[in-house]
Amino acid sequence: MATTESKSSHRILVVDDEKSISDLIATSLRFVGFDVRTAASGSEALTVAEEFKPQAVVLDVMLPDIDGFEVCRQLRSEGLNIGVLFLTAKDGMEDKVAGLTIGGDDYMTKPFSLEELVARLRALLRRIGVTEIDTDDEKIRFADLELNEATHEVHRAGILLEMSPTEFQLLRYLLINADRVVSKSQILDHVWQYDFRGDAGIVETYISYLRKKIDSFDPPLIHTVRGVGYRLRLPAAK
Amino acid sequence: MATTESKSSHRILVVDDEKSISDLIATSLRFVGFDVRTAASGSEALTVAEEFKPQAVVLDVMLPDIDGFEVCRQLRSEGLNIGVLFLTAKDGMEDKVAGLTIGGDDYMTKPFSLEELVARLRALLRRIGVTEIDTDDEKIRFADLELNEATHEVHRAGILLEMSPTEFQLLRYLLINADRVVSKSQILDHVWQYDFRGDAGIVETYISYLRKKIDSFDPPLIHTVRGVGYRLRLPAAK
DNA sequence: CCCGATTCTCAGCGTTCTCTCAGGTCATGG
DNA sequence: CCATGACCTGAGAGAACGCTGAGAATCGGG
Repeated sequence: MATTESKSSHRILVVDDEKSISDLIATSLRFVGFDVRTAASGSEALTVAEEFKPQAVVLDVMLPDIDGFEVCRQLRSEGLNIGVLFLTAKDGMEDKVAGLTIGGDDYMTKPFSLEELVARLRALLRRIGVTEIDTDDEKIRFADLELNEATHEVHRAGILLEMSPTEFQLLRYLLINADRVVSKSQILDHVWQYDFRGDAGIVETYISYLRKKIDSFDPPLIHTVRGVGYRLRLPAAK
Repeated sequence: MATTESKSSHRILVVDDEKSISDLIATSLRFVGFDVRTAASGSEALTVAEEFKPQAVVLDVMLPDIDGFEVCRQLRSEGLNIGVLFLTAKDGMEDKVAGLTIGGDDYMTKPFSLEELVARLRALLRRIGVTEIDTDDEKIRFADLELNEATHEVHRAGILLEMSPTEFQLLRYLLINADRVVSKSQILDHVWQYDFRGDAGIVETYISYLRKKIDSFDPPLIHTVRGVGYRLRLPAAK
């Protein structure tokens, strides 16, 4: 059953010739409330788009028939106001894609983290003027901590803190789940790229980095729940 | 008899090629009120899923024919909104489930405690939006005792108590069975990993730990039923 | 091609937790 | 009231867990 009749969710078309990838993305997007269709080739994408009328397309550049850029061009020539999020392998094509991502478009290199994809897609929809209802602001706050999605800045107690991309994503994930315990594997699943095969120990390392940056203040917000995971919390919560 | 025609219980499909494991899990899940079917291979799982339409699948990664990931992919490609709880051997750090456990999915390494499995399965169903009737929040309460699954916190009389992972699970088990007597072997089966081969005396030790932490208050809630087991109860209830 | 930033691995170390054991206490039946 | 078995609990060894610094590998800009 492919229900998920849009209550007010956006229609996203995912185009990738590797079924495992498009399924992966589709599932993630459905989970966060989008109405999703998939296509495995450029021509199929155009056909599906015709009747599905997506507001945005997640589009692999490398496709068996028509390449991603061409698909994008044809979609645009129909006058549709569609946002495009390109996917590309990390093979040097990046520069080319960067030049072509005009307007509100964006691109990511494979592999990416699913969390990041969702975040970028939301930003993209916002930019092209499709307002999402549940996306209140672009800031996430907890105590005197503030994370700004749009500018990628983090403040604690009003002080601007420098964060690496991974640190930023980790902090975002903790903030989204503020007060709830998240396990190291959950973190790995959401913050790291989908093909990361390394040790969960890396999470500990990054928690350590984060603490050095944001928790040198008082009170500390990042708490370890031994044997379970981590948790953002105010001590006053008692 | 495999009755248990759903009054409102969820349909869970358990897939594991080791019959002793799938039976063990199935029995536990039935006991807590789920409607369960089992399958011993990937292809059987797909067949059964077709007509059983489970809301969630407990899925061993290692299967004789089609592997767990592929089974998951195929289930998903049918557009079903299914939650998947992967089971994986501890050594299988290579075939990390990370990345595939998107959306509301989760995974556990074998061996695990049945109690933990039930807890995770419930959380999973909640996340994918299947509402369970009796699951009000993520809190379990008894008298002035409160255990919060999400934050992993325990309060007694409003005071936050520190608990080790095992203590937490033991308390959860007692709370779930509040007012009922549970035997030491029941406790061992549910709180400890299913391959634990130690002395039942460990339960006494942990009950002792728990008493020191939560029963230094008045009135005591943990009562010994000599020769039988333990029971959580209010004194007034007599 | 070099350099700084970033990501990731690894090992040492301190801490906490698990589990065993043994000696003591308590309830119950005889 | 005593004997017996069940239960309680403190102590401690060893393992598991988590934190962190050091450094290798990689990325990306100039």
